[in-house]
Amino acid sequence: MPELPEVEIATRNLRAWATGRRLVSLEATRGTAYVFRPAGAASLARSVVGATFRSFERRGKQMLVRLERDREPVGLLAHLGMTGKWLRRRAGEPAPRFSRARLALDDGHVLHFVDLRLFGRLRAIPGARFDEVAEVASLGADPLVDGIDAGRLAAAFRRSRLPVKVRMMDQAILPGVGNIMAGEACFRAGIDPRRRGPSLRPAEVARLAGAVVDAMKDAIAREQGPEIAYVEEGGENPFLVYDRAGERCPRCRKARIARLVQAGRSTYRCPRCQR
DNA sequence: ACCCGTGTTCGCTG
DNA sequence: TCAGCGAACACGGG
Repeated sequence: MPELPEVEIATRNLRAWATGRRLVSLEATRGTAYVFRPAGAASLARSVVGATFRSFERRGKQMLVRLERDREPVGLLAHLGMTGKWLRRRAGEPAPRFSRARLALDDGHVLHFVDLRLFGRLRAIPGARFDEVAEVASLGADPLVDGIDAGRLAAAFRRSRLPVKVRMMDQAILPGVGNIMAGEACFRAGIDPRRRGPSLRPAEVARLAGAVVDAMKDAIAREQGPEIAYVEEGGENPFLVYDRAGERCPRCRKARIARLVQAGRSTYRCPRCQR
């Protein structure tokens, strides 16, 4: 699931499902301790059970949940990892496959934190002081909430010789950008993902910044709609180049999309359109 | 059987 | 000191 668009949708869903609701109980599935690192599921439950959900905010791929118990704020920091998602079920319904935590609400619903690969995280933040948490404090400006400052992005590219596509996934530079969005943005901007950061001209950086926002907005709009998420049952691949090795480029319709590996991750590019 | 994977972190190296 | 790299984390799907 999770890059910025999926986390944005998850945040909107939870906002609609749980704002103003009281958390009745939190149960973890046996053997999933590290989802609740470092303090464990019991500690998380002690911190948040009985509290009322007040707000849900996304920053990059992090979800910041604010609750309140006895007038005291308490935070919940949630990250979906590679395969995480939030699903809502009625109490008593069978848990979805790979449900790792169940958060029962006072309206008869249960929120399931579902995560096949177990790279996701749920963690209590005392006093909801998120800015004291390194994973949050280190994030750059959010591309959707704050917009992308092309000048700052250009400065960041100048600072390292990493390939642009790899550099874009640095959460301190473009929080929320992951492997798919980075590759899609390079394609949309017509930029070869192997280019070194310092080689980009200001106009190219500006194009890339716009492409990141466009790719994310398109992905969010799609997931708002009726379509099933990619990798879910029978979902059509909604991306322009991601996972399309060997197919014709959707832009030039001539060259075929090539797959390459950068920093251990797959990148897809059109050899003709991306220079 | 074997390879792959929408993310992050840690240890090693030059 | 630090940027960059590869492995590790864990597990199912193709």
